[in-house]
Amino acid sequence: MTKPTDSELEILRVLWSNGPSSVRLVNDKINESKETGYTTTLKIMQIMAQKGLVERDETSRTHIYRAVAQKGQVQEAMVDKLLDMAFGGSSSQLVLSALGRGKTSKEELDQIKELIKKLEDGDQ
Amino acid sequence: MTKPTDSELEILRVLWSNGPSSVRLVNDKINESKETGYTTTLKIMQIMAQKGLVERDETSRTHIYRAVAQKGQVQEAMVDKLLDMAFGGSSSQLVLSALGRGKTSKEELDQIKELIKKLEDGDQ
DNA sequence: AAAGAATTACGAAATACTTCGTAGTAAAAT
DNA sequence: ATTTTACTACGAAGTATTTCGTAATTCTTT
Repeated sequence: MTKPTDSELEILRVLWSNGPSSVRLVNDKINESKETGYTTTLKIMQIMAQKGLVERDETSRTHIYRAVAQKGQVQEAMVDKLLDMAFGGSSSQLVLSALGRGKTSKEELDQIKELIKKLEDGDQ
Repeated sequence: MTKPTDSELEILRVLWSNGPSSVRLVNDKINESKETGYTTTLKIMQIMAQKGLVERDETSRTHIYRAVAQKGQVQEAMVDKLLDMAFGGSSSQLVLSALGRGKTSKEELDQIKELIKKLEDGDQ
């Protein structure tokens, strides 16, 4: 599975949150935050289909695209790359940087503490 | 400060860990993991100097480059981008993904727990 | 001093990604 | 039935990045 480019990721985000969608819908969503021509979005989605990042249902004239690349996998690949490229592979350094700016709520911190507890229990 | 490209980041990594260096040294370091022509590295470092990512001392014939972009800042920018692009801005989701594959040592987990404690104390 | 090696500068090709215009066709509206 | 609108396909230009070859210069070795 090829790694998505930035534009491709933007499209995947829409497909992940909205489910299988037409180019029109994806383009509209993207245009909420950024002006992009319809054919630009179309073209990128066609390329994504070639790469296998998405699949499309061509039954009706308006093709419906769905994400093949799954959110968790793509996230994991991106975290791996970031770890490798900027944190010397140390996940704790990355975590410290992600937490180290006070934008994390109490609830989120609790979640993280719970995961750490699980990891510690599982390890022994 | 422009965001470094992948190749530029590779060079910055060498400068961060080795301190101010010649093109030759940077290229040698990079070639430990990946074959790259000397003039390729040179060219990119020249571009980086134009962009202000590095500065160079031209006193002697062999120019010495030093990183202007600081490690922490670049890391933070990259984490921000990743958060935005792939985790809907939720740092806890990113943290969970980074920790959720068991490659984190007990010591690292302890470090993270400590930071969480500090954050919790600071927040009330 | 001459030859060889190392270095910088720079242009240009190669690659990857993004953007858009145009043409063709199908569907919908009048 | 005709016009208008919506959609796909596709080529090509635009932009960013990477890679490399060549020329000019300086330093080092012989």
